[in-house]
Amino acid sequence: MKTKIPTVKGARDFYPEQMSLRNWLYENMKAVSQKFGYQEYDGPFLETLELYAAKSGEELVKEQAFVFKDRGDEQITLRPELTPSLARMVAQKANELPRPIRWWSFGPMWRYERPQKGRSREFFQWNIDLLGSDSLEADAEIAAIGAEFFKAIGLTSSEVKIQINNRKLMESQITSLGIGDIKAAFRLIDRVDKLSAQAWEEYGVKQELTVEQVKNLRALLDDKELWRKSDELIRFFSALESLGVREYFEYEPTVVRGLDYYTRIVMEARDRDSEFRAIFGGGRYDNLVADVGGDRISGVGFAMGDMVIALVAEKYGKTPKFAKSPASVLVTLFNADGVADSLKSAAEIRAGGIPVEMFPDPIKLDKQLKYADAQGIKIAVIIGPDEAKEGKVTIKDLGKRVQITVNRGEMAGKIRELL
RNA sequence: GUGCCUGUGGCUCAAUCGGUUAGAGCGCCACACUGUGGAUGUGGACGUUGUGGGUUCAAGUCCCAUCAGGCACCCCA
Repeated sequence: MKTKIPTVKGARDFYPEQMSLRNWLYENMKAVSQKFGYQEYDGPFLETLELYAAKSGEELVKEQAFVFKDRGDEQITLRPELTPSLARMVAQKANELPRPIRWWSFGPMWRYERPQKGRSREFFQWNIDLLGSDSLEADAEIAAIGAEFFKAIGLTSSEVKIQINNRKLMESQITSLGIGDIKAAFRLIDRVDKLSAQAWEEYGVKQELTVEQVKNLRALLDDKELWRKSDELIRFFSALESLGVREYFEYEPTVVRGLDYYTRIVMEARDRDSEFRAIFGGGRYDNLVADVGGDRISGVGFAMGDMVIALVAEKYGKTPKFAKSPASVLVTLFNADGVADSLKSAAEIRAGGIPVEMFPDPIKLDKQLKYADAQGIKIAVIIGPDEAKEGKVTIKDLGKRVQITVNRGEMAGKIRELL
């Protein structure tokens, strides 16, 4: 009983129960995406290293991507994120795609990291992007889709929140503090919740900021009204108001996001208790398409991994009960002589559009009924010698624990009534 | 890639300062129930204690290595 071949570190098996959870997420992502008019697409799982080299952020590519050489000595990467592929695909057909481009995708990504809760090396990710519009209402639409997804799976604004900031605003504020190295300042901002006040200050000094600048930066991050200085954010929040999802959002000056290509609005969703890591992250990227060789086409989007959202949905009891068998009827097999009758009955019920399992072995009836219970099947059909003699079948409602015996001809109709 | 913690039947856990045949609950299987199910009862199967070394008269327990996942860092979905 020992399976001695282990799974690859950070890879997951999807047994039917996990698969149904993944599909539940997928179906909701699809429904919400389509509700806003987005088309499904996908990119290749394998990409060249160059695609990511300039833009995704040093760390993500150099240390966290699966990279290997193919037989022709090319550096091949298992995609760690989808946005660069999207940018390339859009750049390649920039002249023929009607804009705005509204696309979404759900597929596997790989990152070579230490697995932890909510983080594995192989994970699935929902990406949704709107390209070809610089409008703030486009940013708001993407953000609203995130909120609508939460609504769709039953997560309320008291359970999850989406935090918003604007990198352009932060950049101008940082610059006005006399800080030259914006990236260093962002790194510092990113750590404000993780370090003690003193450690944070020391880290700031290490990033070559003066103590004065660190103090001013700190004050900046405490200013929850900072967004009022940004026309973009004012318009953005106003659009969310109109879209009816404002309650999910809050301004958060400490959110800057890690990926280098974000230029303006950035967003990050979390559970209100902040028990888990970010549910999704995204923002506007003005230059990405141009950076992979296309025209300047601005885009905005977010990516949501399958693991954290599953943990959050689980915590708040939003995940659906797992229906073990897709069948709602089990046709039992009484004895070897009844094979033909059972097969025919099963086929007749299926012909009526009802999914049916047939028990393949003539074992004791109680075991067959137990199996039906274990599989969550609602109705059992029994055709023993008594029924067979008279051309009848017994239909048993396992939930109500009652049964009726009817003519074969009425079987499918009667079952439909019970379901 | 760094540090720390954990690893016992399918699952959740137990086993006093290292000490005799490693226990329990749940689950699973069989029977009670020779044409009827989630209950109950009885019985049963399943462990070379993640793996490999070492120390010791004796290791689930101590040491080393390794693998896995958990926490923090890093980074991020």
